[in-house]
Amino acid sequence: MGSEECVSDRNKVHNLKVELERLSKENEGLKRMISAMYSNYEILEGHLKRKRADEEGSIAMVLSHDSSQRQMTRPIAPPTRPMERNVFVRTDARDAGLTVKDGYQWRKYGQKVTKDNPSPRSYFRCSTDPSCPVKRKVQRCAEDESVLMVTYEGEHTHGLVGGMHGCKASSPCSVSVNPVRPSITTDLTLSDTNHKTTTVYQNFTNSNMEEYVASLARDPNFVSALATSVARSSIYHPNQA
DNA sequence: CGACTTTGACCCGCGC
DNA sequence: GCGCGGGTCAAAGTCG
Repeated sequence: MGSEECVSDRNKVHNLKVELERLSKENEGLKRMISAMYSNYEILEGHLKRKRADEEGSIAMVLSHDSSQRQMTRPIAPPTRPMERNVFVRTDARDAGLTVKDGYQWRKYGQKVTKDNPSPRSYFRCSTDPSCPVKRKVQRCAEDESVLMVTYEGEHTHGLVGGMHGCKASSPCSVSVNPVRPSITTDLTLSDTNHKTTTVYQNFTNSNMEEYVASLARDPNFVSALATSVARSSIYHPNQA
């Protein structure tokens, strides 16, 4: 019996070593991804600063040339086609509801089972302001039922009801990179004041990525949250890399 | 009682 | 023209 226990213990130790190695490798990968994200952010910020400086310079030139043509210097309006973007929200798979708290009030006006997904798709309109044209569709991912796919159409004509996702200076949003998703995806883990977290995956097409990053860089809340998150990150140690 | 959800019916665009 | 599928409407039900 004694020798059997010894063999069993050795197996346990071996398994733990294998697990430790696996986690170490995973941690290395995450370190590299955060490092890459941080440097990408700095590059994008540089691009943005240069672009802004260029734009301000050209507008100033036109204005000084002929003040009667000010209308012409306005940026060309984007296409009127309603903007559509996807957001992936991680929820508890046991939670059957399709409720996604994003700071706005939504009124459900329909539900439909679609061909490509057994989970029903719910249709919502913004009820914060009846004239607001924004709509959203919420459906569980066919591959992972713990993930809700939210499709937003249009833009709000009003502000938020509450704060931004409940994020406050005392509990900043943490930003991490999802190693699983193959496309251009950012994974934002947002903590509210009750220490509940919602993981939000933002999916981008190549065309709107730049625009979205620019809007994030303009948002001082996001910049400070990102800085705090990077500073807090226990796995990012540039000196050790 | 008002706001919201549920759900079946209806509408409309698209492919064949 | 027809059928299919996604999106919307609206009446009934539910909840606080």
